[in-house]
Amino acid sequence: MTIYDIAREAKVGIGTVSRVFNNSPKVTSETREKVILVATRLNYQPHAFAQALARKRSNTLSAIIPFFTNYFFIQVLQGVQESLVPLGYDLIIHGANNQEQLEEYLSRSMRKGRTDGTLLFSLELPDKFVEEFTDKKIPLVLVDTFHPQFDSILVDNTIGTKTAIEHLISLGHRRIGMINANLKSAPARERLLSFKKTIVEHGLEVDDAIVINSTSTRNDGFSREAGYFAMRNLLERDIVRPTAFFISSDIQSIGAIGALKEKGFRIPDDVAIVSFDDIEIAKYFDLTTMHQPMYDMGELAVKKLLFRIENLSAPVSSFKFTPDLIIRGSCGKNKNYTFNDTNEMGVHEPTEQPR
Amino acid sequence: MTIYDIAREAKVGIGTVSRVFNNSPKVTSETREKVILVATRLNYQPHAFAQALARKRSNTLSAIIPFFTNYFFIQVLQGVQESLVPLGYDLIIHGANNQEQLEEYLSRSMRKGRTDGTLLFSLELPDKFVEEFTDKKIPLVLVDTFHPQFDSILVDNTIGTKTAIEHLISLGHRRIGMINANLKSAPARERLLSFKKTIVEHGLEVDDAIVINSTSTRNDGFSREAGYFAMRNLLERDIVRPTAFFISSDIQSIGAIGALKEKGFRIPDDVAIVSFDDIEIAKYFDLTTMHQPMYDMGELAVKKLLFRIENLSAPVSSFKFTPDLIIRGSCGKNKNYTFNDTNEMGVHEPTEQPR
DNA sequence: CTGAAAGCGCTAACAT
DNA sequence: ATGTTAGCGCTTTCAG
Repeated sequence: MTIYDIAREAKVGIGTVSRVFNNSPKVTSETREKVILVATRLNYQPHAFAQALARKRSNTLSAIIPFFTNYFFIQVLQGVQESLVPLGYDLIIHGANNQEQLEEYLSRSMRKGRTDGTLLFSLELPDKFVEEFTDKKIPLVLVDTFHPQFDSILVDNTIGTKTAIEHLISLGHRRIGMINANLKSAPARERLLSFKKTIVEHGLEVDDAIVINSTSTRNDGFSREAGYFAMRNLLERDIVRPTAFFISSDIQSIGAIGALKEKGFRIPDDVAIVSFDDIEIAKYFDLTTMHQPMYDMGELAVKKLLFRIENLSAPVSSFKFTPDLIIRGSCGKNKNYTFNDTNEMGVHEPTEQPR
Repeated sequence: MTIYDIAREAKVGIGTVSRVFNNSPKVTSETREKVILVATRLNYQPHAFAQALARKRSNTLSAIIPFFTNYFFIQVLQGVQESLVPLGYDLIIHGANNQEQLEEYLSRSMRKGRTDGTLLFSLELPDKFVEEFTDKKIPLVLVDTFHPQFDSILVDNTIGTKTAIEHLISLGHRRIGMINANLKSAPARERLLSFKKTIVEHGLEVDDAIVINSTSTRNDGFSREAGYFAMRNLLERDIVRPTAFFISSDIQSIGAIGALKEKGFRIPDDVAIVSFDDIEIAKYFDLTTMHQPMYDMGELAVKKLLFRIENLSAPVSSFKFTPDLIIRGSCGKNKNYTFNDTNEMGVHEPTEQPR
């Protein structure tokens, strides 16, 4: 089934068939009807790649994420995918488990014609690619990572951290520890800086004995294990235990809570915890945390990327989302949280996502 | 940059250039070198769609999943994606939130040339598509869903359920309840049947007052909310409380545990729970559950699909994985599970996935 | 408004 | 072994 077949059947030229399918106005509604009729009868479907080749446009976007099984990315991707569908775009997803794979995927994305643009998540764009992407003017938008020469979407870690710490302080905590991810991650650095700054601003003291930066390279320390070991390590130190912790991600909190429970500590009674992300399972653990609007980030990423595709030379722009404090039970507030809470219910399934 | 450019520069014909890039043996290593040299100098990349058009092969597969934010699918997809990459294939992912979207995606997948084959997850293939897919011989493999005319990959719900129940019985439980998903889902039906059968086989009695099938349509009742409400409903009944529950998915267990805790019950002391899936967060909740080998399912799905692509007329085949019982703390065994347990550690990150 | 024809970049069959 | 040519299926001039 090609346009030739349907052209022959409808007794028109292939150009006309093409015009009909491209909604060209210069076609009599009469011939249009005729063509449509034949096309549906023959169950015609345009060949995607032939179209792409002729149009020089693939209607396909690609997304490169660090880890497949990371809720943060999945939730952002949901926003991406759902806003892409109505536009007729398809999404290719690449999970880059290491630097080598990242480069492989980046190369594929640059491969002419493969995709119209790409989304890079939380990964630093290797130097050798920045030149290539800019030179070839390949549309690229960065999500949760930054480079001055490309569009990006970020979360304000400074404000987010400040809000989290001030929540703890407002609850009466004076000795606050931090469990951080690996400092080679930019968000980890920003969160640490803001943590210290906020503590000092409130006349409290930063005690480095209760601040732990992960040395794990796996997922840059944003992992359950990293959280577990950091907390266990800290609890074994011969120091005055903090009454509260700021932990740089929900997933680390879950590990840290494991370590706390092992030692017999109760949350929030013995120690309060506030973390960052608000991934879906945060509510199952009743975690007070800084919410990142992942779905919205995905939507905006798509918007930016599509804009870039249309406007190759527009000035680069960057947008920062401000995270919101979500109060659940891990800081001793709102202890009577239940699964009934309609605010909490259903936030995690597509049909009821905040849009 | 096209083969013409590099052909001109290298002073050869375009055919030769093409041959070099397709590793044709009929080319002198001399000319090959020359071509490669020019190509790398000009930073040439073959145009994916032109290739696809000429080869009649896209090197792209698509996967249709019911919900984006469902760990089961994500984990299977990880297996899919990782086994695809080395083969040079790309993966397009479609999240179908409803019947309409499902049909839209199926149509896209059938669109000639778009993909070489598709993977359909846990969704019933609508009748009108079975004919089309078979007629047009479009490669399709079903994962966690079944149709006699297509290849499929399944999990043995009957054996899985039997194993789970017998574990409970071996622990001394005699009054066992079940919280099930919506019976319009095939796995839910199979699990219910096997539950009753196993109970009876062991000389126990099936009490319908402690068996609840979800009426939720959202995700067919495989959701936290469905689990929560089912359990709450059951606990409010004026009956003898079961000492143990078989719950048809981990995600429902998490909801059910919420309901149990609200009523002041402790797990596993007051009630034991065994469920199904072993999604990543099951271990965070210390859930004893039937493990589905999701990563392996993804790998096998790819293998089957690629085979089908090469052998359009091979007989249809179906493979059933047998789930394994993973004993954690929710049945009162192995209570001293810690985050240290190396068996448990790292199972959830790509680099250390069981292969 | 419509048909014919020239690509889009590549592969593969056909010559040489 | 290598160059040439005819498609792959569609879009888009260019005539008419």
